[in-house]
Amino acid sequence: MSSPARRITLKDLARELGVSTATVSNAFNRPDQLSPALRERILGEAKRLGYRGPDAKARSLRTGRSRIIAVILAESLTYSLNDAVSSEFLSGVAEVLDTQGHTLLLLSARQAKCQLVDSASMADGFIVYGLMPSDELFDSLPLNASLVAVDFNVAGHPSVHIDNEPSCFEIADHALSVKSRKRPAIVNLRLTETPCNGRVTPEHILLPPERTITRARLSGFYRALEKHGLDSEQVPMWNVEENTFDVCAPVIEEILDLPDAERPDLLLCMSDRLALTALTLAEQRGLRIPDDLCLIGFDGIAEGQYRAPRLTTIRQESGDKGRLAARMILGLEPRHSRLLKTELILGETCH
DNA sequence: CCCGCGGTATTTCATCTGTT
DNA sequence: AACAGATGAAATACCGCGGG
Repeated sequence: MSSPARRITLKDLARELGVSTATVSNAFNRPDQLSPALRERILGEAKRLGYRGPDAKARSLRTGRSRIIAVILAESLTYSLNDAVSSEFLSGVAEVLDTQGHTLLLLSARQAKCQLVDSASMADGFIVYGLMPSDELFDSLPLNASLVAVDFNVAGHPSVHIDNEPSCFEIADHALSVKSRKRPAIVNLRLTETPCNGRVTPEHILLPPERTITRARLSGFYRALEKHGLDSEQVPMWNVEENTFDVCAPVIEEILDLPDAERPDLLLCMSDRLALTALTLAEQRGLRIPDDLCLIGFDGIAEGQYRAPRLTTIRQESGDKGRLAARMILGLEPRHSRLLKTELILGETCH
């Protein structure tokens, strides 16, 4: 009867070979620390005995590192993997981690706190994506952990941003310049203090700029409206809580189904998803784009550029964002805040 | 309270080479 | 013969935590 076979360890192998554990460790991790002949002997014996190499858990116990970088997402994992903007961002992060021998741990701030904190403890660094800073969360992360914030500021840590206000000014300015639009309207993304899918009324309190990036987008729109002699306070505004077709559609329908005289002739949308939803639903209603309704988006996702009419929008390079954040975490890039450029894309939905 | 899990980083030691 | 480096390998300390 054989006793239940315990997994063979580095120690067993060392004893078997009559060398020290350190030498076996070096055979696997630092070939320059021992002679090629001895290394061959060790690796050969390891293979023969079925030793697969140093155990990852024990290694990180000793080194204090795991080669795992965690991305903490504001949204659910499902949304983040499906949404064009955030999946492109994640892809950029993954690309850098891949080449640097690191792996990716995806966490959502929507998970139960204790679960999130447990998983977080194994990461070497954190990229916090689009997340409103909550002290409660940051206090629970490992002390002295390196952290890079994306789209938000986290006190004491570098961040990666895009120029939301100027780019929204630029595109709204363009939209208002090409042709006189009498009834502009704004479609917000998650900008009210209390969740709201629909018309934003004066009772609604808007989130302050430090709580959401869309507030900066709104400021850009407002500045352009004022420049064109419009009272921005009078411009009707709708709000959408989640950047998916299913959540956008009812709000957009509410706008498009207004009587002709009230229906906006220009929609300043804070995302391409919003603009594309409007495009789809407007076409279904026989509205001509851009003659009856002019649309602008934000993000520059592929879906908006590989269809006709092409969306007029602001392209942000989400992949670059991810690559930069990852490089900063790994120390391949100086750890100071960066502002990435965006680009105005002149499509066919606004001219 | 302290040991031991399975490893690694760092320091120390023992030999080997080459030079005067 | 005496000794300085160079080199390969071993000794040592330590990681956080659960169980005796």
